[in-house]
Amino acid sequence: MSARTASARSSAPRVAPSIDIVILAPSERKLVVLLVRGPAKSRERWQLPWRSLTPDETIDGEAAKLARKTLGIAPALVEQVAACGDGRRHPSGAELSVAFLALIDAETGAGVEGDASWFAVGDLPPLPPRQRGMLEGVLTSLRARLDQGPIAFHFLPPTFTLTQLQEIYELLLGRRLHKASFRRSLHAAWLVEPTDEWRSEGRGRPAQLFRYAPKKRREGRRGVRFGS
Amino acid sequence: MSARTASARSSAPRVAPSIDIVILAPSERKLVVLLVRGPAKSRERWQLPWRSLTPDETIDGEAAKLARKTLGIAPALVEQVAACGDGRRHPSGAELSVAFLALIDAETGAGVEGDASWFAVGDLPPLPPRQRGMLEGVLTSLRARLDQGPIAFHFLPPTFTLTQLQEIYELLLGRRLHKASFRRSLHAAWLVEPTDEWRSEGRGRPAQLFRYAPKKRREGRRGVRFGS
DNA sequence: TTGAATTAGTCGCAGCACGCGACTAAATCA
DNA sequence: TGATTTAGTCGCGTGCTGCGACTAATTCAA
Repeated sequence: MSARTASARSSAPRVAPSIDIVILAPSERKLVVLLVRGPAKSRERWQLPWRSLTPDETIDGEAAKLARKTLGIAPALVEQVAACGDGRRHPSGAELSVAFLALIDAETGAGVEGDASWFAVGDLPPLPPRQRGMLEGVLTSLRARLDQGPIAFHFLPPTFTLTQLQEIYELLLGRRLHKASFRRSLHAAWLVEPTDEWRSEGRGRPAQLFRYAPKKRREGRRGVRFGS
Repeated sequence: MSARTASARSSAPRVAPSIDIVILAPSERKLVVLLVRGPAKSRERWQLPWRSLTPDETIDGEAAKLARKTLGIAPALVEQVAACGDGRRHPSGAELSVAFLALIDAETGAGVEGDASWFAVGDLPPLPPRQRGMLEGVLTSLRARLDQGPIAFHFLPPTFTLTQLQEIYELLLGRRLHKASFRRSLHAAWLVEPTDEWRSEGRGRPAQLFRYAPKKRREGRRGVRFGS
């Protein structure tokens, strides 16, 4: 179908597959992704963090290393999502790239320094074409699996208010949720338990803090679901 | 973490990533997967069909070719599911493998010849460790996405009875469904339309034939869902 | 000190989705 | 012609969901 466009070579020596990582955090009611500056010669100014796969490392190991190097700290979750080898251009020149997802909470994200910056996913600079596709694939997969596992908690610190948790779900689902319905679903899923701490933030009644504590009830435990 | 076990080499020349394909079909109320005979020297007698990625081909292109070569015909659906580079052994020696899913209907599956045989997914021969993991990943992903897209229809010929369709869902979900509830959900999803043909199969009242015809109703169209 | 504003958290109704048993319909077989 | 088998529908009870309206606890300003 579509031949490689950049640096087209026909039977050139193979380039090692790349590991690309989509690091997401919540920030001011937006979902933001961490991008790094590309080298001066590269066509796009910003790129997803990536590195080439070295022979004697597992891809999960590589991804974890890359995440820690970029962020300075290890994220709560690093997860392999998809492979992409569709001929679109990648900065490494690799035929094949593997996309990873990493999630961190807002405070941790605020501490990132150096060559990296956060961008709202709705307002991104131009990216290398394959990375653009990988980013979109990762976001789609994230939304689809929201109700399967406790993904949302990785965006939050160990204790949090239910309003914070609801805002994460709204961020990822892209729509507002009704407070009472959200809490009812959450209760049915047995995913959180209250602490005896309360947080007073500005005006209004203080909110109780909760922690992630999945109760392993009988077999078919429910996720947090909402009618389509 | 875990070093490669088979043919351990430290900084040896890179081996091209492999493309592995999980070809599934329904057969006699079981889900079956197509395996091919490995070469005589290989440790396991049976393997998932695979080939090494060649530099100037997209991975989707490679997978489609591999599927057609193995089956003799092009399957209705070939889809990239996951990448796997966790250090477990793979027949190719590759550090990295990409798993694909292909679905075909029962009749088409019955026509497969040559080195390949069908095995029920619940009763598999030993497979190379990484392939074993990839197969399980693909099945998990398939079940998780059953209610997201019209996956089930790829297991059926162009026209089918609703009982056939229900059997596919039961196969994939691993449980019986109530006939009336299934049809109600199906109706709500606007995925099929009746033809004016009827099929008489042995005893009993003939069944009307349907075809897959998704009506694009307003935005949030529902999938075929069942309570957890 | 008191009342408006703000945020947290709960209650309960109306409607709909789901599980399920019971029914009708149309064919084959003895 | 009636038993059996498979297809397809109906309607009831239960429980999940959306949602408005309520109470609760705090800050702020007059």
